[in-house]
Amino acid sequence: MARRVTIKDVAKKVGVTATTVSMVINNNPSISTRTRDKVLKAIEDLNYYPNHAARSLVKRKTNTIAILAEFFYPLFYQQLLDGIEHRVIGSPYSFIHFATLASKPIREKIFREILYGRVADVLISFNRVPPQRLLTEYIKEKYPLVVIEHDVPGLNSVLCDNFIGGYKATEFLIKQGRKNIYCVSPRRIDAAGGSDVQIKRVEGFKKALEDHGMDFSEERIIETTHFYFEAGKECYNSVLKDIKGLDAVFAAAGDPVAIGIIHAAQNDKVMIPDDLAVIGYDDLEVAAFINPPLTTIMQPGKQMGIKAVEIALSYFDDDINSNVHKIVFEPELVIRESV
Amino acid sequence: MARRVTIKDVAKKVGVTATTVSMVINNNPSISTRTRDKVLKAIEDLNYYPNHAARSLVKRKTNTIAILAEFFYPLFYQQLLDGIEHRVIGSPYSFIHFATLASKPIREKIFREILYGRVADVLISFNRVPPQRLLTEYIKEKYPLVVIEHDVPGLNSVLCDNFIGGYKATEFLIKQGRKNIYCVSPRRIDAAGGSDVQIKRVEGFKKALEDHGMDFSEERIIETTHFYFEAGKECYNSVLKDIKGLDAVFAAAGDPVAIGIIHAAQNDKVMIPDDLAVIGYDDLEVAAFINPPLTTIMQPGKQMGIKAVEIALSYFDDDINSNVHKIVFEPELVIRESV
DNA sequence: GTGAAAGCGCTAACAT
DNA sequence: ATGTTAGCGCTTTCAC
Repeated sequence: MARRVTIKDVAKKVGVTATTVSMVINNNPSISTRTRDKVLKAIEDLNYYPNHAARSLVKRKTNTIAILAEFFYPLFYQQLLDGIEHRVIGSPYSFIHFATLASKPIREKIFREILYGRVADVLISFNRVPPQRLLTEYIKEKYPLVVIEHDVPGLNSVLCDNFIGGYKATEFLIKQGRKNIYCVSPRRIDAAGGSDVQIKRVEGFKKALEDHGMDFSEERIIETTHFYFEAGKECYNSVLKDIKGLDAVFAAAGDPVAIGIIHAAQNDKVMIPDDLAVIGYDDLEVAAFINPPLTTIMQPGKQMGIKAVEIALSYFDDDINSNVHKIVFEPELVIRESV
Repeated sequence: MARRVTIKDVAKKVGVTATTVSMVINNNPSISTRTRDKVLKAIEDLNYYPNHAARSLVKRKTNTIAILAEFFYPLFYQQLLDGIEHRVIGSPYSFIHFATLASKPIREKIFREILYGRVADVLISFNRVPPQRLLTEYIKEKYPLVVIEHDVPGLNSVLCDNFIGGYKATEFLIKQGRKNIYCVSPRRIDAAGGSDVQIKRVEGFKKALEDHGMDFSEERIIETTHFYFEAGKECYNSVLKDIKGLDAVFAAAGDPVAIGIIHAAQNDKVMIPDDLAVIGYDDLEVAAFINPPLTTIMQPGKQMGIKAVEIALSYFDDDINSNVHKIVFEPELVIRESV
């Protein structure tokens, strides 16, 4: 990296000292207007920009927000990211992404690096928390951590109630007269990372069934290995298609899986929703554009992202921010034509 | 931020000097195995992690890659990001995202910040280049810049030939016997940012028409304002539906727009592909799962992301990397059932 | 209102 | 094989 213009260059050009320039940059009021103007002009002329590392070093503050996720391409995460981006712009913060790629060692390494390496001032994590020992350290060090989609006592979290979502989806199916309802969901997510999202949705499913006097058994939960379109297709072809009397599916795994199921069912000459009702989860943009349009449970992803940033930023506004924030959004049923 | 354990703490604990610890961290071979082991153990015990800012400051290297895009949620960008993430993991680099939110001043500010503020060692930009004056500075300063999806002489770029893509799409439509083909594309992207992606695709469209002796006129290009599903729907409802004799559409604007068009057309009792053939662009994951499955032009997004990172990293392997890299992938026709 | 001096945590010569 | 010294670019007392 070539040498760049530093604060000293600016100082020399104006005929003041680095301190003065620094004060101007930091809006210190005890600088005369005359000097301030000259300094500002020199900064402009020389294309001076403060060195981020040097600043972080002395201020012990990086002005960056870390975002951690296993992967960033799940479509629901786009909505989260969208909210985050919009909220961060205009503030002096930028953000740095860490994809842990579903690897436990990588995840642990990243959680350590963030905590101890001072890469960022605060961490927003998508559905993942540090392993227990590290988590204790986070708490002990009072490192600002906000977790989206995962509820851990003592941690800031931004949630959308998955139990209610599962309940609403199932109840709607029941009220539409469906009698033989199955739920598609990953059964057990990577225990180490710990996700209770799916579990809660399934609990809502179960409760709704019971509340309406309908039979529930574990077999009603069909397992998928992942969350993408392909999983829905595989799921239909390998198990759903052979269930006799099946008339409804709640894709707790999300809209892409629901869409995959619909796709496979239609290929199988099954009419949606007449023969089979399908309800998704998330209300992704695409949900409204398939045929038939997908009935689903909406989570306010963008709002959730915004809220996460706001909690994060609140740590810098007042230093004495010690309360734990827990924001819970309510999922909404979006009725279209697949049920 | 609380004080953390520093290199000195480690040194003191072991009874050596900071230099020694530093050498261990940096794998300097001239350290005795005995000392190395003791230092490593102390690092472990104390949970020491090098301060990123301090390191960047002295090494003049941040070990971070900046990624810039207007927004990160276009679905094709997910594929790019996926490739980037996978390629970066395992290297000592992390990456920082800058969303410019379609704002010219924000974009310029970010381009300046990256160049002068030393936030990152290299910039991978999605389809955007700095304004002319700044671009000159980038080149003058030899700041490593790789641009995806935008071909600018003298800059590293990773491309997928949009002219060929447009040509292939159109030619396929023609060979399937379509006679009255329209192209849907944003006509003029933000001139300041400068995107020629769409323009090239449209040129391919035009050339294919001409090569096959078919009439081309500007009216055959239908303008959209954005790239999402909704745009396709609007486009169909406001103009496509009234075009008499229309039998094919090339959605140069991308798969989501194609899907939006199909959705709206189906609502209008138009049969796809019998009455209307629709071909998309990108081959997003969802393309295979709509009904009918979408015929489209595939761009190897993940590969493109990987390649971009590799070019970026090459700047660190050899310092004397002065040649400009220009990688051009070839788009492929993916035949499904919408044509 | 501005400057001098010290130091943030680390690394890179240069010694020894 | 390890320690001494200086310095990366900036901010922050504390003087004046």
